[in-house]
Amino acid sequence: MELQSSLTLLSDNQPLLLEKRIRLLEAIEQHGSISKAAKAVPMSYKAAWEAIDSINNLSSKPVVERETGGKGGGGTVVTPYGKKLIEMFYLLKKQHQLFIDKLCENADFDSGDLGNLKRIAMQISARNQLQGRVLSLHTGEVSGRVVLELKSKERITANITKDAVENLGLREGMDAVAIFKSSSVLVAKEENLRLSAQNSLSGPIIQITTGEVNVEVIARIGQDETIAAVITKGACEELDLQVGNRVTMLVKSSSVMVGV
Amino acid sequence: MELQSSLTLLSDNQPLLLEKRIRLLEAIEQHGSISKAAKAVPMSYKAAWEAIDSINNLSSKPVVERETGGKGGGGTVVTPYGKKLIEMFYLLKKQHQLFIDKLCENADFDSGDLGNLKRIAMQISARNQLQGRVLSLHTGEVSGRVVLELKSKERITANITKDAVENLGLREGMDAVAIFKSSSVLVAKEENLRLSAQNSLSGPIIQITTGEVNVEVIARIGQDETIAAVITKGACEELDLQVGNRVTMLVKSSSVMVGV
DNA sequence: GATCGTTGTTTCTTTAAGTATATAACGCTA
DNA sequence: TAGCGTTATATACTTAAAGAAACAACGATC
Repeated sequence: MELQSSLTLLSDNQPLLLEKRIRLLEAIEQHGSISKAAKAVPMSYKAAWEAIDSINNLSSKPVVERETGGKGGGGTVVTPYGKKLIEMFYLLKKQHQLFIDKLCENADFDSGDLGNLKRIAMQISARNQLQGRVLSLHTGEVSGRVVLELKSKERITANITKDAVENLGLREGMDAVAIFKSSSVLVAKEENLRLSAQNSLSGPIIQITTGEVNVEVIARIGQDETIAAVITKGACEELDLQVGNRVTMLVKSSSVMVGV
Repeated sequence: MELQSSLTLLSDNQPLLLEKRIRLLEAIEQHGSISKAAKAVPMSYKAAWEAIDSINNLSSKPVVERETGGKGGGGTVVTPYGKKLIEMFYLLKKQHQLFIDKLCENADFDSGDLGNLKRIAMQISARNQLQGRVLSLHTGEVSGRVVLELKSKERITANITKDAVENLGLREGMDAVAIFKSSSVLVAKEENLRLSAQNSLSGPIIQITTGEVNVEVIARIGQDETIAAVITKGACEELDLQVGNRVTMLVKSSSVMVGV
């Protein structure tokens, strides 16, 4: 039993973009004309022309520019907006497929329920969501310990319950996300301090936002990952934190959740 | 700009269940025969019969039972398995629609990126995910305070960053989920103790799982909601917790995340 | 045994969608 | 001005799917 689902982008309740049209647009991008693209896909010129016409009519901004006559008889090119749209569609499609896979995993068609599935389609408030790979996995009777390796090779340990490990279907080597609230992050200026069983990630401060009582400090870890911490104004002043300072972000492993 | 997506359940790479077939099955459930159902949907008898035949052939267990001849000329009934399948499909469809809505909300087609969307299709390890409604909402320069009212009328306060409030698009009255780790829940036996700014939820213990060092305590809050707490074995013994005991679960509002 | 309303099957018709083809218009090039 | 390859448009053809209608088989019921 599997689930299948196609994604269609509508404008004005009319289909604007779908799998086949994306392929056509890409062929146009590649060949520079509708007629050649139609042969490449393959589809009839009429179908291709109608698709393109429909796309351009429905879209607020032109997706392709068509020229009749001229050098080489004319031609058709995809506008920058069109290229963006194609890219966008792929992103959406990827997210969608991810969701469908998850949905299918969780659905047990024989028993007839969605099992442990609570909600898949949910965004959570936690600022810190770091993508990684499960490096090691230990479970006791109640607790479990998961170590993730981030793209930046940094490691993050999460203490979660054994039930959670099972529900998420965690396995060594699989992709997962480390999640924790910015309020459970401590900021230290000493780089080489070591505390028991804590996750410590170092990097330069790239932004400081000051509020009435709290201050949000954002530091870059590795290439393009950031960690946000919310600390009290007093603590921030005491440490004399400035943008550019190198700091260490500390997170208790019991504050870290895991997402898949 | 909107997104549209249909959901199809496949078996053996053949379409087994889709929107139209579900409607047909429901009409059969209601009218007791293929011919009447076909009229009700509406579709031709042939199409209806072929759909039903295909469904029954593809499914491992029979979805409908057909009888030719007999009282009233025969008839067709949906099996209990078939009914389960229909129910299942609705659940999947609901989750799917929820996802599509979220995807659409986050996609900005003019700017051409997925904005703040990190990952929508994610399950998280947190055991405690309580559905509620946003009762009140206050944001400062950095921090924000969200009060959720659960179905059981209990209230849960979450301290999250202002950015998170904005990213999630939180508004008073909208549905949201309070999320917190079971390890950030404290268990108390006194019902009427009051601690500063803490969330306290009371109910009877329905399950205790003992491990090497930790104990998982699950209490029922309201009708069908539960809260899981992981505490040390020592603490559990000291409180002499037993299944059936009425306890209060305490959660710091800074440990609570919000999901939408 | 006749009746009834259904399932199961066949055949023909209709319809929609796509394909193929032909051709005008176009604007640069030589 | 003729040639080129394209867009743009119309027309005819092909094919696949859906629908309509007709009818045999069936088995309880009267």
